[in-house]
Amino acid sequence: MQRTMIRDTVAQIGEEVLLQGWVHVRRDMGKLAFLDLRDRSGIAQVVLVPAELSERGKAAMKELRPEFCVTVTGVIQKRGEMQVNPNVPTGGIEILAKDVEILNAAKTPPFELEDTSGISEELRLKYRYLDLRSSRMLRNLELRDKVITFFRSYLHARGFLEVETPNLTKGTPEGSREYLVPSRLHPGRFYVLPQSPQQFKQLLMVGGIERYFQIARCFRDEDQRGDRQPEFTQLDIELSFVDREDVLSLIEGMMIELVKAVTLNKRISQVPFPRLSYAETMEKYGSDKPDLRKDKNDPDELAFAWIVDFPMFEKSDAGGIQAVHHPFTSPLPEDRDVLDRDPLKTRANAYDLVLNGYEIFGGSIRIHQRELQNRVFELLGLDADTIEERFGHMLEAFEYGAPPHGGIASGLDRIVMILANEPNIREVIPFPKTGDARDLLMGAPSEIEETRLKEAHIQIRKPQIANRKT
RNA sequence: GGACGCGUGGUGUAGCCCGGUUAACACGUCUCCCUGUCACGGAGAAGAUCGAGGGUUCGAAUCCCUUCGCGUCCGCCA
Repeated sequence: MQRTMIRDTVAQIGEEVLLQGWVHVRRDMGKLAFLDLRDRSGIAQVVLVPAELSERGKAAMKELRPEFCVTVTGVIQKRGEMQVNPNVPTGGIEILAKDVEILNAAKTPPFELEDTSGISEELRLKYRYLDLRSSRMLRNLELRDKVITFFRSYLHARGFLEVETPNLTKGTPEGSREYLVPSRLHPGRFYVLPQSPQQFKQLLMVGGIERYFQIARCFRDEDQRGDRQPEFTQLDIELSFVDREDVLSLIEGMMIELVKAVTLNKRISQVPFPRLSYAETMEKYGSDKPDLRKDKNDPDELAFAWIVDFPMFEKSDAGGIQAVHHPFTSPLPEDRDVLDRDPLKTRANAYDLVLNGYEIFGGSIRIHQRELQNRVFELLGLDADTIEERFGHMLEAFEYGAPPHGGIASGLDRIVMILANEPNIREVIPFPKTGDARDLLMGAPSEIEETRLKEAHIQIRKPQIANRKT
């Protein structure tokens, strides 16, 4: 017999069905017992009466405990009027079981799965596979799937090509700290994991792709926050032959449609999205990601705002200047002259989309000419050799008819977090890492056998043992 | 790297400020009873050296010090 999903049981009254899933709750009345059977599609009540049950079913009736994995066969019947439960979608029916097969018993879970809101996150992460059975995690993963599906179809409908870029790539010391990957074939050399596909997507523009997007995993070896993980997902977008307005209107339209497509109760507080210059928002709100909700406690209010005209550079700790966004960002066309006169006063053609106090998109119109790109590298204090070694490939690419281009990238996890009303992005990531970047389920990072280290040409400097106090 | 907060049966908490006999409550677990429950109900039981180490004290979950673990924020995140 083919398996019926629990969601579909309401449409099959009177039919004999085979259901598979987990015991959600067991209510034992003695000679009669009820089972709430759960699968990914929902929960339905199974009635166990010895007179109706096979010998195997009778035995199972005694043994069943929460989270046992079972197959139930039985007949779907309409409940009597007094027995209807209006609080559940399947509350009008129940399955009178003929047979129950225990596919796998379950130990008592280390925490109750019904409501995990009060359970320590450490425990939930260690047993993430159980945590994922909770309605909260299922709901969040379903929302995440909807958001990704929406972005894909929205962009495909507008001529974008989804392209994958490498995860083993070349490091640049500017910007965030990168994860290193040793090379077995090239002793002493390393790949790094990308902190963003930035250079590749620009090279795709040089390559004539014109409209690119990617659901891209990015890696940053920095300290964690509630809205930051060592690996996270970006919706990464780049377009050729565009100016700032083109990018902003694309994203604004997409986000408005996203909210309509995947949420029920959310309202956008202002359309078109308000725009603030960096100078304005810093003066008014003291932040470049202000929470513009009228009521900061209203989870259903979505206050989008564009922040534009970021400064191009800022002073670095070392005394020089560094890029606020990244070194491929172009200056505002009207500030092109300022770049040479007073770099720190130059405004970048960069933009962020903020939502309820979180930066959810950040992007810019890029430099596409060798001369200007080289000038920016010089301003950042790089000498000719360093520029050539680190970015020669970009400069050379720009010499082959690189089109004007620009783009944007989102923190996809943050968007899902906000739409799911979750307090941090770990709740919308199936297997997140802890604040100190560990995976409690798998036990990463872990030590590596000597033979494998040798193969990777790695020698460990033994961590110094802390001096004992005498 | 820094600041702050939290560690009490399997889970979540109370007790700590103001030290005092068997550390309390809820959920879960186990046994028994129950044919209409749906967070089923009823009766009973087991389960905690109060994160760890040290100190003060006649006496420490409670006060002090150290340490470990976890979280939030700052730094950091081109």
